[in-house]
Amino acid sequence: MIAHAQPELTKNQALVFGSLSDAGGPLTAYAILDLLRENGFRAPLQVYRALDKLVEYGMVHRLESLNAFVACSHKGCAEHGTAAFAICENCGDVSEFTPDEVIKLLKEWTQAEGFTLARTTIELRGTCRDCISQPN
Amino acid sequence: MIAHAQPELTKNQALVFGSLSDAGGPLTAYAILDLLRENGFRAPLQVYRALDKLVEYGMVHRLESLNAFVACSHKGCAEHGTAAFAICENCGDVSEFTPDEVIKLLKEWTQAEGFTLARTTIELRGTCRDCISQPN
DNA sequence: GGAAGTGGCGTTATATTATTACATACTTTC
DNA sequence: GAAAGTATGTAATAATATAACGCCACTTCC
Repeated sequence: MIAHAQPELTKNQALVFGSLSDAGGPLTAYAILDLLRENGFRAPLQVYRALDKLVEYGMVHRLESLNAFVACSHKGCAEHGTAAFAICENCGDVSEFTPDEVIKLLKEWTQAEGFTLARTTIELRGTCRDCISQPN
Repeated sequence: MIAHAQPELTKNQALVFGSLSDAGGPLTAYAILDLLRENGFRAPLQVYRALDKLVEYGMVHRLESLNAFVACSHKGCAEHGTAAFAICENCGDVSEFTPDEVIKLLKEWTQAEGFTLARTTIELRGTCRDCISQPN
C-alpha cells in the first residue's frame, strides 16, 4: 500500500482532473484538450504536464493499451495498492479493481528474480456483462 | 492454454519476425522498418501488417507500455498461456514469463464479474538484477 | 475457362499520440 | 530582493499508427 499525499492542484491540474472525473471513463489527452479549449487550453503540453502530475499523485491512471487516462475510482483517491483494469471493447467502460493476491504473486516472482519493481500494468480486454447480455 | 497453428509466413512476415528474433529484445515498428529498408521495405504499413499477423499467430507480443514488439521467447512459440513481461528501464531487457496462477486469479475475477476476457496485458516496469548489482 | 472472392503487397497521404525547445511568470526560501 | 524551483504558454516537431486506393496472385466454384 502506498499513501498518496493529496496535494493542492494547480489550475490546469484541477481542470484536467475535472474533465476526467466528469467523463466517468477514459479520455485521450487530445480529447481532454478539446474539452478544455473553452477554458483557455491551447496546446497538448498543457494537458500532458497536468496528467504527469496527476498520475504521479495517484489520482489518475494511464491505460497503456488505450493510450488514454482515467480518474482513479477510489473515493478521494485514498491510499490503495496497484490497480488493474477491465476494459470493455464494446462500450468502452472501464472497471478498476485491486487484485491484491495477484500483486502478491507478481511481487514474489520479482523477488525471486532480483527484479526491482517500480510499476505494474494489468489490463484486461474483453466484453463486459452488460454488453454480453444486451447484444446490439 | 491456446494452441497456435504455426503457419507458413509470407516474405514480409518472415523478414519482420527475423529482425525481432535477431534483435533479441523489443523493437518499435519504425525501428523494424529502418532495419528492413535494405530488404526493400519502404512504408510503415508493411511492418504493421506483418506484425498484426505475427501477433495473431502468437509469435510476437506487443508491449503496450513501450509501444514496441518482441518475439515470443518460447521455443518454437509452442502453445502456451498468457504471457507477462518484466521490462528493465535501465538496460531495456525484457523477460517473458507465464504466471499461470496470476492468470487463474484474474480469470476468476472476470468470471465473477461476467466479463468475457479476450486479451490480458501484464507488464512490470523496474530494474533487473544485473542493473541493480552493476550500477553504472 | 472465367467470374468472384480472398489475402498479401506497394504507395501516398493523413491521423493520432507525445515531446523538445524556448520564453515567461509566480512562489518559496534565505 | 536575488536565487532556485515550479508552473505556464507557445510553436515546432517527433514518434506511432491508420485510411484509402490500386494491383497482383491464388483459389474455388459454376
